[in-house]
Amino acid sequence: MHKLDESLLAPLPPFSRLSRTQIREILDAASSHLIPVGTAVFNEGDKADYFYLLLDGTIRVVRITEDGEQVISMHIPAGQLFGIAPALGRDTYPATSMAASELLILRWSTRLWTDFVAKYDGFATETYKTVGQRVGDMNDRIVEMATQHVEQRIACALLRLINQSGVKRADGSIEVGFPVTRQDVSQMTGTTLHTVSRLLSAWEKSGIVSSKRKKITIRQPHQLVVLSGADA
DNA sequence: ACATTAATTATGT
DNA sequence: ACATAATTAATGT
Repeated sequence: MHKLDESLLAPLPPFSRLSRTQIREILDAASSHLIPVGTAVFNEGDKADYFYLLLDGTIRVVRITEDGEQVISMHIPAGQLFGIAPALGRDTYPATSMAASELLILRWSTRLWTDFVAKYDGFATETYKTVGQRVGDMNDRIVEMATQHVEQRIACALLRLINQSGVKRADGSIEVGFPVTRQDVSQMTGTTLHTVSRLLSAWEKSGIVSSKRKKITIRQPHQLVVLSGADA
């Protein structure tokens, strides 16, 4: 196995209250894995034998509808736990987790979950905080889907992407930190890739965004906020 | 106001 | 050269 440094976990919320030796214990109980882009870490309905921490990369949480349509329900940025079915009282995963980029993950057996909650101060409260955050975001998205028009939904989706995993460039613009196709954006917003393509082209002409294949860069975040319907 | 269909072009290994 | 991604116009609900 590899030599992972304690400093990897120390700053992350679920572990921030723990001592060096406690973090060492946790690391020794973990196995680390490199997941190629496009690969599923686990699939919806699988027995939840493990829970995970994402050290690097971005997770795409995906569900499949009856007719085989993919729906992207959320993205998870580096530094967060995922696959935490035990925290939800489930023994199977509620959705599929795909690698939106190459991933570096840590993995523990779910048997250890109750130990973690019991032994490590702040672990439970911090993880339930992120779980709460996620359900809140998903509720916002449901409202958004029902009330907003596609242009605003796509604007919101792009804003969420750069808020989570935006990389600031030299000229002040912000680039999405992992590969995103128009298909992907359409699957986050419940539209088609054609509509996304047309809108991105239009926004490119007005200088709001700029995009290459699988790369989207926001040049004027404020204009996107305006388009997202952030008034009331 | 948006999806669907289809044809065409661009881009990355 | 091949597969995947993106654009664009036309037509449909």
